[in-house]
Amino acid sequence: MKDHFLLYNKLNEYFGDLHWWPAETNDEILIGSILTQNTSWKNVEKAILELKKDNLLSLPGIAEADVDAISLRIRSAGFFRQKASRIKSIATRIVDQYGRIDAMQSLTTQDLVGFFGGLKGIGQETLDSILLYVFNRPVMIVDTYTRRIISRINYPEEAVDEKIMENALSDLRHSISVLKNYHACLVELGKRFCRKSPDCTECPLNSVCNYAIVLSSP
DNA sequence: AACCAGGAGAGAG
DNA sequence: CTCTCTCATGGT
Repeated sequence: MKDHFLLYNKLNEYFGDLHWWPAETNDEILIGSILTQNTSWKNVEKAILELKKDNLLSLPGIAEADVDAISLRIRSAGFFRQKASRIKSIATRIVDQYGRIDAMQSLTTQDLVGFFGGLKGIGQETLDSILLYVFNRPVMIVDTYTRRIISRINYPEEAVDEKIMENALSDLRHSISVLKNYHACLVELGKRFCRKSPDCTECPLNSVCNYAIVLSSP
């Protein structure tokens, strides 16, 4: 099966490399992964700029900061009280146990899952984002767009999270860079073409998407 | 003024 | 254990 490989090629041909998750440090990616939950990225960017002003874009900085100081800076990202306390407790544990996040790069993926998976504020998708974008582990991130798109393509039997992950990993040969951009492309495609009143004629997947086929037939 | 955003967690079955 | 229901806010 090479379904995801073919799908990725179509997307990559259309979008190119989206250079997702632009960040200067891994601390920033980790913090961003919490901020972006249920929030558009442009509002996350504002929050990140605010954090930068107070030197709060580092885990040690966050760990020492007051929760209110953090929440004050991340208001634009919504759910700021909840996110501020979660970011702080996560940062505190990392700093206390490892000093800095890059000291965790030598851990096995399984150990990383054990550590981050147990923290409040880190569910399946955020965990996978951290594994892929911070620790460069081969992971297929399955989000709402991914489910929606895959289920509309010609292999609906695959539209179960675990199968999508498995098949994508094998089709894409566990390539980190491809997995990163594949997820980015799926989100972009989802935002542009799989919402209300979609214009499927412009969609790069219109030839393989059942939804587009149904819409275009009289 | 609904509706969405690059979900998580608790509760039900 | 999986499926469902609820929650938490700013921006458009």
